[in-house]
Amino acid sequence: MTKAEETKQYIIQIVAPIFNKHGYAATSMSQLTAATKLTKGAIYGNFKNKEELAIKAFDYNVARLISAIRQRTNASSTPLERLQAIVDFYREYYDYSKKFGGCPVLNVGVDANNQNKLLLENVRKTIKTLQGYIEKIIQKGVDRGQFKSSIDPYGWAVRIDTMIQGATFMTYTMDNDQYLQDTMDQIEDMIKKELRT
Amino acid sequence: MTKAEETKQYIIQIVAPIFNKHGYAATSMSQLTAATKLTKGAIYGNFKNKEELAIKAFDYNVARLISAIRQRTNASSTPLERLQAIVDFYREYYDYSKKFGGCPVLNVGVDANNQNKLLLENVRKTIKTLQGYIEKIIQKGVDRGQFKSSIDPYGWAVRIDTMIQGATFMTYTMDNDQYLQDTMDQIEDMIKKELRT
DNA sequence: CAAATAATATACCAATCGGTATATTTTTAT
DNA sequence: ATAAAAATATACCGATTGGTATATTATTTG
Repeated sequence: MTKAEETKQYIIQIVAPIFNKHGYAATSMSQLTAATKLTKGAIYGNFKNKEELAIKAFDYNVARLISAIRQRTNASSTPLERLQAIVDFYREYYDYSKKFGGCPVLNVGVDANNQNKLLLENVRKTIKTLQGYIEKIIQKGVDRGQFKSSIDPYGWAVRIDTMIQGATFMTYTMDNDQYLQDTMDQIEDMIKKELRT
Repeated sequence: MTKAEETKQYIIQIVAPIFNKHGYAATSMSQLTAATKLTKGAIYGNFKNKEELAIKAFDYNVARLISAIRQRTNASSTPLERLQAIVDFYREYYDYSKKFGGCPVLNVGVDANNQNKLLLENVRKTIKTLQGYIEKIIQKGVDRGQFKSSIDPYGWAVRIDTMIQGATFMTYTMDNDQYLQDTMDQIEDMIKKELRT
């Protein structure tokens, strides 16, 4: 990794939680120079403008999130255990995501709507990736006879993801982890009563 | 209503969807003077600063929302019908809330977090009001024997509200009404299978 | 070690930001 | 109708915005 590449990575890692916490418009270059202890010359030498930096920061946050989920699920072998691993992950999501400056999907999803097309497009891709990942796990569960063959894997993935987003929003807005815990209880109950064979 | 009161109301009504759409920091006074066709003198003569204006705008959006919900539920007589009226309302919520510039609870909840304490406090109050309203309907259903006496009205209200927020977020972010429709299907199913006696 | 090159810092730009003092206009009350 | 009062417009404030041209400093290459 060249020097400039190192600086780029350094900037992104510092800047990512700031953009995530405050949103695109409410984050100023001066905040970023203060946090990175670099000058505008250094930052603009590595990124063409604020927008590119915000997108790289979002992608960085998402990469960490998806990698964490993959790591957890890959530690389990059966589809049921993998789905449970996702539920377990989101039980810890409030503490975990606070380090990023919040949930990037939720924050940037709301912030970028009507504001920044490119960022919004990246959020949509991320949601599709996450839903697709859950769907595959459920599909495998159906294939292996662990989940009912009558259920719709896509619909279930959408439902679970939608509930997670709602719980994340409520937990952050009310500063109360109970919303996430209750929703995970509810999802576990759905899996037990409606999904498992 | 005095002249100044009229102007105040006029400003709020014009400004409310703009704040809701773009968020507090990303909304500038110049946008507001352009939209209202008034000068800064007029606006600052009626509101002490941008923050007060944003709060009044949020309260205006919320008042409309709650009034619409109350109107729908009050048109029904039994708790089950009232709960169904709320579900029906959120089936139309994408089209309905677009006129406001989006869902004020979701938008301001995310936007104000880490940004504006007063706005965030108002969002929290609103969420408590909405959940309390749903809880009361469910409690009445239990009292009248229309809903199972074993269920927890508070927990049910939280669950329904959390699912609604998640569906609203997904529908707006993905620009796809199906998320709201699917979640309303799911809530109706829960009511039918777990809530009703 | 020196020259070429790449990366960062400095100093600046016009534009816009939220906000205000004051002049002007409009409304209200007599 | 007129004077007092209230509301709005104008013109400005210093500070900050995102961004850039250029000077300076590090780094890489011969």
